[in-house]
Amino acid sequence: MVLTNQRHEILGYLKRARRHPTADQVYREVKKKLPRISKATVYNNLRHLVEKDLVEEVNVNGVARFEYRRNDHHHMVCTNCGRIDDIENEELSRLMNYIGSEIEGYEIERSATTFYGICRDCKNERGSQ
Amino acid sequence: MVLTNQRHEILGYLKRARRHPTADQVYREVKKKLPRISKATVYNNLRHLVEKDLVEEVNVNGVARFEYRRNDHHHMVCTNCGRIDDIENEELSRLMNYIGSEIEGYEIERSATTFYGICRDCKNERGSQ
DNA sequence: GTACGTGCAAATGATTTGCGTTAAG
DNA sequence: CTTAACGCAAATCATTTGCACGTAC
Repeated sequence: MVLTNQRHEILGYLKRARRHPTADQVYREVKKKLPRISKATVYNNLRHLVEKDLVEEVNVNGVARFEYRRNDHHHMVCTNCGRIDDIENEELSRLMNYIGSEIEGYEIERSATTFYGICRDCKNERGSQ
Repeated sequence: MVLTNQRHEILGYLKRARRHPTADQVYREVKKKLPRISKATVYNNLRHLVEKDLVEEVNVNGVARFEYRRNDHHHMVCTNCGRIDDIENEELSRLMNYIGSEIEGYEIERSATTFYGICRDCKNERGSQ
C-alpha cells in the first residue's frame, strides 16, 4: 500500500478520534493539517482503508461513519443526537459468531449489531426542559 | 391516518413482497397499478408508514429498504448480489432484549442485527465458473 | 369544507468519477 | 521511472422539499 501523507493523516485522525466521524468530519479535521486535501481524496482513502480492513465503516441513517478497527464490539446510536458509542459484550459476540457459522447456505463473513435509543445526555436535557 | 389509494397500494405491495425492496423498486411496482404516482409520494408514504410502525426500514450500504413489519427477526445481506433474507433466532432476540435493558445510561428503543456474507446462489455461481 | 396527500420539478447532500498533474517506492 | 494517488470539477444517486392542485373524511 502506498503510504501517502494524506492517507497517513486520515488514518492518524481516525486512530485518535473517540467518536465515529463522517467522511465530511474527517475531511474538515485533516484539512487543518493538509489544507490542500480534497474531499475526493478523503472518500477514496476511506474506501481504501475499509477494503484493507484497517478501518471499519458503520452506516447510520444512510450516512457512512468510520472508526479505526479495534476489538469485536457493537454500537449504540442515539436517535436524538446521532452520537455513537461502542459497547463490548462477549456473550453477544460469541453468540453472533456461532449463529454465523450455523446459517444454512450463506457463508457469513461478518456481522453487526446496533442498538438504538436515547443517550444519557439527551435524556437529561429532555428531563430538565 | 388518511388511507389514500397510493398508500393502500404501497402497503399492499410490501405485504406481498418476499424480498426487501428499495424505494425505487416500490415506485416501479406500484406504478404498474397507479401509473400517475410520483416518486415523492412513494418516499413520503414510506416514511409515514415507518413512523406509524407498519413498515420496517433496513439500511444496507446507505440505501433504505423496506418490509412489512412482522415478528422479531434478523437479516442476512449478500455482499455479492445485495439480496436480503430474514432469519429468526429466539436466543439472539432474547439476548439482544436483555442487553438492551441493561445498558447504563442509554434508553434503548430497538436493536438490529445483520449478518453479511455470500448467499447460496452466489456461492454456486462462483463455484461453477 | 378543510386538512392532509399528491404530482411535479427543483433542491439537497452524500458519494463517485474523469482527467490532467504529482509524488511514492 | 512507473504506477498509484491527488485535486478539482462535474456527474450520479438517493432522498427531500416547495408549491399549486386534488381528494378523503
